[in-house]
Amino acid sequence: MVTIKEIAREANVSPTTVSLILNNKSKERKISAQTEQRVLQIAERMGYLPNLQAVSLKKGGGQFSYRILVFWVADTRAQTMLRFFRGIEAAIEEDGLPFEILLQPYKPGALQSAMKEALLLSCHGVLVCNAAEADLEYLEASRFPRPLILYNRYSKKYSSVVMDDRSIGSIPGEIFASHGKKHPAVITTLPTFSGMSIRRNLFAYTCRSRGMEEPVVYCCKATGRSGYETTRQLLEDHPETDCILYMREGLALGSLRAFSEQGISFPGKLEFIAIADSALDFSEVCTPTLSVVHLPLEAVASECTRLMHRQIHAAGCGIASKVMPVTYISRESCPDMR
Amino acid sequence: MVTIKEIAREANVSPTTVSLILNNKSKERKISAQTEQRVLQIAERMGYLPNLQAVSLKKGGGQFSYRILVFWVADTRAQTMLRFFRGIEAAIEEDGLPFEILLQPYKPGALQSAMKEALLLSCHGVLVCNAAEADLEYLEASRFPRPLILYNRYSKKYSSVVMDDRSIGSIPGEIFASHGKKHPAVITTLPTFSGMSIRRNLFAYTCRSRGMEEPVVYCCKATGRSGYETTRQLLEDHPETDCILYMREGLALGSLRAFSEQGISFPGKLEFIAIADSALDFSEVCTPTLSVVHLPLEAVASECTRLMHRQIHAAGCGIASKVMPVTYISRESCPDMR
DNA sequence: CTGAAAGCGCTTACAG
DNA sequence: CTGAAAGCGCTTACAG
Repeated sequence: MVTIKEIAREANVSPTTVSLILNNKSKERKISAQTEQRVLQIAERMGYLPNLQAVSLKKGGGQFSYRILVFWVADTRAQTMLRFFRGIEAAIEEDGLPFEILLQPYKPGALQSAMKEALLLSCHGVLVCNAAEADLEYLEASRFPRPLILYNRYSKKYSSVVMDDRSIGSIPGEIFASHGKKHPAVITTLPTFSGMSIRRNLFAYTCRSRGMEEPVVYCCKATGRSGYETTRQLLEDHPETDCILYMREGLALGSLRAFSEQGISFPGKLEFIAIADSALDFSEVCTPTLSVVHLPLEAVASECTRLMHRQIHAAGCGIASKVMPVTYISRESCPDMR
Repeated sequence: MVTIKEIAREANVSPTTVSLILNNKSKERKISAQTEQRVLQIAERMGYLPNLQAVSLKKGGGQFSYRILVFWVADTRAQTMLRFFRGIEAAIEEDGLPFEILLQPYKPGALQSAMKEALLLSCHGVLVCNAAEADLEYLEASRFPRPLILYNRYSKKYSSVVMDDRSIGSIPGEIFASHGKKHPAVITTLPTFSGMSIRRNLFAYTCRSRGMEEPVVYCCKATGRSGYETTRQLLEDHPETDCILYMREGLALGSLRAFSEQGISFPGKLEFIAIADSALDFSEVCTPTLSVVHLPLEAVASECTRLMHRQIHAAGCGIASKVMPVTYISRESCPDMR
């Protein structure tokens, strides 16, 4: 990093002069236009960037708040993150927490390259979201200079808030079973973390133990179009299918075209349930409206925020994990039977 | 702000000792357990927070990259922001820019309270998104220590990248007119910035000048459900309506239930077009698929990022504004006529 | 028109 | 077991 001192040496002026010029104070301090030009050019040529830490330290103004850095993935899960942010903001507002939230996107599996020491040191606490298995391994093997909380991931080393993945999988299984269904199917994306596998396994386990067939599993991309195409394929390959679990809400919304094309209406022989992981509200107005396992994303985020507040104050307070319960909402795609 | 020095004085030890203890180095430096406890308690009681600038400055490690702070609003427009982030990341990747992107949410109209001096000084450049009118007034009246670029807002004072709002409004008008439509309607949310009004005005202007009636305007909330309910109301109040412009994609998606309830099918007498402002991809698979004015959100973001790169290097390079063109995509809700 | 010097709050090599 | 001192890179009051 080139500093103001080096520029000063190069330009044969004092650091004071360089600082003045770089801060647009040339005229009020009557620096000669000639000097100004020379310094500006040298600074540009040398690729000068102000050292933000030094600037802030000097200018001070003091800090007022806890700066929390949130690492998240900016892929299709961003939908999910929207509700997460709402939860954070709700907690900040309700508890009047002096928090400043900064988001740092990263690529799945590349958390390590995003968690630079200098970046971590520039915040009071770190919240890690959407960690892939590789990211978790990295975290377990590392030590960080700031408190770190995991969002929706299990860990022996860090505090975390998770959702009840087992219930997310078993609830739809129980419902389909109680409706006398026999031929279940699952439409999912590739699992991005172990919780998704847990959900799927518990759905399969519940189906089996309730006397249904082993679920047929179709894997697709995280787009509405793929949900549509995959559903078509499923209906063609397995016309006996009488209940479907969509592991992501977007897939279920995409599937609707497939049902209407096939003349399948609801209520009817076929039922389906989606895991409501998005910030969309179409589930309530699409045709049919979607029965969903509602994920408590906002509540999880609020809990993370409060946990963070405690950890920042008492570094050694040990790790704490919390499991948030999920709820089921019945709508047209899988109506309640009474 | 309480400093390490104050804690030291209070505890009757040196700042060195306090620093050591606070950084978990008590054992390796053999600080007595007693001293450690005392200092820890005092620190907690006094509410000590490390000064991040000072820590980073000392620990150094140097900076490697430009830190860009993006101010955005975390309301329903977050959908739109997702595509914006993709554009930023694309530009960073393509040009190999050494950028670090941090997001700072703010409330509409409250940009001022989010743009704290200390926060601004902790980045190299600022990108402001979703500014409301009040926010723009604040910006025009202020001076900032870092280069600032406006996303999709007009300004005499700052560089900006905008979309062609006039075309966004006129294109649907021209298309409906060329299809011989006479009774236009608009379904919109409350305008959050002047560009939305421009779009609506140009739609109305185009309708009028092409011999259609003045558009009926319905205002609703930014939810799918509200899009549905408002569309129902529109169809009931104005059964003569033969073309609709949805100012937001989510409203059009919500409306679909209203059409199917009324037995309205596509192609047919009624046509509609939506302004594609979201990161959703259901428009391609819903029934009917949506004809849209496609907003170049990613391209705008990429352009902002490149502009930022230039401004950081040459502070005095003057303001530059760029207008990005939009495209129209015809689908089932308003099929092409040939 | 320009510069020497102090100091922001912290960490750490060094000395005892 | 603990402390005095240097220094990270910058800004700014003060002096000339």
